[in-house]
Amino acid sequence: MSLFLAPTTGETLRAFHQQLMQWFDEHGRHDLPWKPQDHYTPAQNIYHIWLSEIMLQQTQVATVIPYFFNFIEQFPTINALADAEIERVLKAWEGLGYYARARNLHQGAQYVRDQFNGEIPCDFAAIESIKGIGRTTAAAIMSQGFNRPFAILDGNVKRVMARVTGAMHPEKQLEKVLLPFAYMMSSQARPNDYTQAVMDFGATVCTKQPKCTTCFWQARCITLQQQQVAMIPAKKIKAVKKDLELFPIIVENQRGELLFHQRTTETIWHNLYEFPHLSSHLLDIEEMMPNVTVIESISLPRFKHVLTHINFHIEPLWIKVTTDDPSITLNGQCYAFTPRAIYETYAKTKPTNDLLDAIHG
DNA sequence: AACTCGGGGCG
DNA sequence: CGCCCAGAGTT
Repeated sequence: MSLFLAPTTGETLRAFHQQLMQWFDEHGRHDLPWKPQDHYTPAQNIYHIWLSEIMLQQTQVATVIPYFFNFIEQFPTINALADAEIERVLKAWEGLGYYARARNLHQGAQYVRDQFNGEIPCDFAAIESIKGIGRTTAAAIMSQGFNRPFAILDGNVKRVMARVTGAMHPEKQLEKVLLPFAYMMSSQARPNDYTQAVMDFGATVCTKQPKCTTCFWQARCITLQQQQVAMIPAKKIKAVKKDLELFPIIVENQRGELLFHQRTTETIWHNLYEFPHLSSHLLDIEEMMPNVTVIESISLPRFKHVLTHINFHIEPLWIKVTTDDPSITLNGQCYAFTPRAIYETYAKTKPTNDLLDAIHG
C-alpha cells in the first residue's frame, strides 16, 4: 500500500519547479559568500563551494559564514590547504564541531592536489571519491559548481519534496522514495539555480513550522490541503543518549602555565587539545602528583556539555601549585605545563575553552 | 541498517 | 529542554 497522500504527476512537479524558480529570482538568497564570483578563478569558486558544503553539513548558514571567510583567507586555494599543517586546519575549525570534517577536508585537498593537479574535476564519481564527500555533497558541487543536473537530497530538499509529493514514509525509506522526484526536478532548466532555490525555499518558507500563508504553492500543496504539515516529513526516531561524568583537572603552576595535552583517542574530539581529566573525583592530590606543592584547590561550578549522543556532566577542579618540574605524570600519563600563548594557538574542545574562559575571566 | 560524530539556535 | 541543521564514515 502506498504511503503517499496522493499520486504526484509530472505536470505537478513541472509546475512546482516553474513557480519555485520565479520565487527564487525574487526571494532567494543571492548573497551567500560561496556563490561564484568573477574575481576568483573558476577553480577557486569550485573550491569555495566544496568548502561551504562541508561546513554546512549539519550546520546552519549563519554559523558557517564567519568560519568560511576566515578559512578561505588562511587557505585561499586547494593546494594551500593541502600544504597546510593539520593543526592550523583544526584551529580554523575550532568551535564548528564534527571535526572529522576538517580532517577529511584536509586529506581531500591533498588527494585533489596529488590526483587532480589541485583542481576538482567535473566528474561525479571522481568528486565522490574525495574523502568527506558523499552523494549529497558531490551532487551539490556538480550542480552548483558545474551547472550539471544532479539531485541533492539534504534535509531541506527532503522536507520540501516530502510535502510536495505527500510522502509519509519513515526516515529510512524517504530518501529512496524521493530520489526519482529530486532527479526529475534537477534535470530541468538552470540546475545550479534550482539547487540553490529548493534549499532556500526549504530554509526560509517550507521550514519545520512552514510559512504556508506566504507560499506560492499553498493552493496545490497536497500536504497542506490534507492538514498533514506537522506529520510530513515523518519524525526521526530519537537516539538514546548516554550520560557520562567528566572530571577535568586544571593544574596551574606559579608561572600561570597549565597542564595540557593532545587527545589521541580514535573516537571523540580526535587530535584536539584538552586538560587532563579523571573518570572520578580526585581524592588525594598529593598522592597523584608527588612533586608539587598545592597552593590552592578550587572546585569550579559543574556544567553540562551536550553532544549528539552523549550528555557530559563536567565537574572541574582548578589546582594552583608550585613545582620545578616542566611536566607531571598523572594516571601514568605525562602532561606538560604549557604557556598561555602556546595553548591558545591550538584547537581545543568546547568544554576546554569554556574552562579557559572560566579561569581567565 | 544502525551507530558515531559537535555545537549553536530556536520555540 | 528537545529538536534540527546544505551528512558522511564506519561497522
